[in-house]
Parts: sequence; C-alpha cells; structure tokens
Amino acid sequence: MRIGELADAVGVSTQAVRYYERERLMPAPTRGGNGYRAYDDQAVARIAFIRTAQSAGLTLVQIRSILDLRDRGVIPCDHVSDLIDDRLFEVRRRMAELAALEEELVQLRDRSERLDPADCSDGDICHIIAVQPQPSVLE
Amino acid sequence: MRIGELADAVGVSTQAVRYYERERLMPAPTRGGNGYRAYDDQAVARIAFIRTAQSAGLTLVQIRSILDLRDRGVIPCDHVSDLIDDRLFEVRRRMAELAALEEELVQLRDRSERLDPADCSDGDICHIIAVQPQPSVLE
DNA sequence: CTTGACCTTGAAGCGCAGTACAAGGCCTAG
DNA sequence: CTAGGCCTTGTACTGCGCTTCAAGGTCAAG
Repeated sequence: MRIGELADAVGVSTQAVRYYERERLMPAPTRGGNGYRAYDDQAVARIAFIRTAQSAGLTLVQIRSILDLRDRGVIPCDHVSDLIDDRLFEVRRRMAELAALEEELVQLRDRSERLDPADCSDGDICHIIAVQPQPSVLE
Repeated sequence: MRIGELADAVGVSTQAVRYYERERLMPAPTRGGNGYRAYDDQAVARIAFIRTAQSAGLTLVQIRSILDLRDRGVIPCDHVSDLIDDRLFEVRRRMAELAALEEELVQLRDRSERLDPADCSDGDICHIIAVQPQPSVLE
C-alpha cells in the first residue's frame, strides 16, 4: 500500500502521515525500489488508533508515549488509564473556566442592555467593559 | 510616564506594551528627547481596557476593532454588544463540545476499569481506546 | 512521447499573544 | 569612570498539528 492509499483508507492527508513519521508516531516504513513508502494493514490500524486517541483529546506526544510502550512490548493500558484521567481532569477544569467566563459574559450582556450608549464616555472606551478589580485569568 | 512605569501600573510586560503598539492597539506615543516613549494616564486606562476585554475572551483583533471605533469618535457600545454575543455563543458551543468529550472520556475510563490488560492484544495497540465508527471532530 | 497522477525531500507558514535575545544608547549614583 | 538600570530596535522563538510550497523523480495510459 502506498502512502496515498493509506491516507485515503484512514481519511488523513499524506502530509499528515509523513508528519506522524517525522514525529515518530509511525515507524519508518519499508520502501519500494522506486523509493516509495510501502505500508501494510498494521499501519492503517496504527493511524486509526492515533486519530481515535486524538478524538479523546490526547496530544500527539501523549499518543506517542502509548505507542512507544506498545512497541517495546509493554501493555500500555495502565498508562492509557492515567492519560485518560489526566485529560478528564483537564477537560473538567476547562469547563469550569468556561462556565465562569460564560457568567461574566452574561453579566456583560445584561449590563449592555441596561446602559445607555449615550452615557459612554471617551475615557471609558466602552462602559460595558469596565475594569474589574481582579481580572480573571482565563484561557 | 515611561514604558516601564506604564507596564508596572497595569501589570503587563514592557514587551507586551510594545507589542500592542505594533499591533495598533496602542497609538504611537510621543517621545522624550532621548527617544523614550512617554505615556499619560489615558494609556494606563487603555491598556487596562485591553486586559479587561481579554479577560472576557475577546481577541486582540476584536479589541482593536473596538478601539478603532472609539478613536474615530464612534461610540462602540453596539459593536461591543455584538462581540460579547458572538463570544458567548462560542463559549457555549465550546462547553457543549467539552461536555461531549467529557462523556467520551468517562466511558473510556469505565471501559478501562472493566477490561483486563491481559486481554489487550498487539493489533489493538490498546483495547481501551477502540476505533470509533464516527470519530468525533472536537477541538 | 507526453500528460497527468502519483511519489520524494526540505523548508516555510499558519494562528495567537506574546516572550526572549542581541546589540546598543541613555542616565544617575557612587 | 564605571556599574547598573533603564530604554531603543530588530529578529527569532514558543506550542500544536498540521498545511503549503518548491523542485523534482516515477509510472501507467493514451
């Protein structure tokens, strides 16, 4: 299987496949006489795994750490569990941040409905967005 | 006021101030005889505004659009309202995405508790992360 | 024999909001 | 006179996951 066929089979670009190789998520493939990369079904499964892991929000670095274990013959399940837990923690932290931001935005919107633009002075720039005592450090 | 004093007053770095100038969020300041930038209290208010707007999740491009209106003598309140609405929409969309991702991760974690690592075959890479029929396109 | 679809490599660019570094000028205190 | 703490400019780098471009080689069909 050539790189284009592999890419089509998994639904990624050929550049992405080469990128995964550069980043050592994919092993250097065997080459045909013409220098073309040659892949087997394992490569399809491996890229499918990468994409699924990505859809769970894992980074390529984390995914590589899973693949590295597997390649060294270690069953990566425990490590994967840890990564999932980490990611879950991050996602929940992020959701809490966004919830706080949402509340702030709702308040700003309410404020914008209450305030009259005619009262908006030059020094304020815009009175809807008033300087907070403690600016929240989000995102 | 020199750039360092301005930066200290608002709690940003001098590089950030110069960056805002380059990005046209801050006007080119007057210069002292030595070439040093000289700022007044308006500059403090302006940077404070930028930071507050940032804490509401607005991008610098959006913030610049607000400042541009104000600088042209237009009261930017209506535009600010629109930006806040846009941002609120984006935040809510993102929260929904993250909620879906959280559910996916919880399922993966449950799965990892149910499955025995000993059953994890080489072809799978890891049986916790199984290829989905329709990989969700998140983040 | 040419066209076009595939493949190769390497380097650069994207978005975003800065940070970091280098090489130098200015100013004050000791 | 020198040390240090400011300031100036310009350039490059950060993270992340690619995409885009350039310049060329390979191969099958017509």
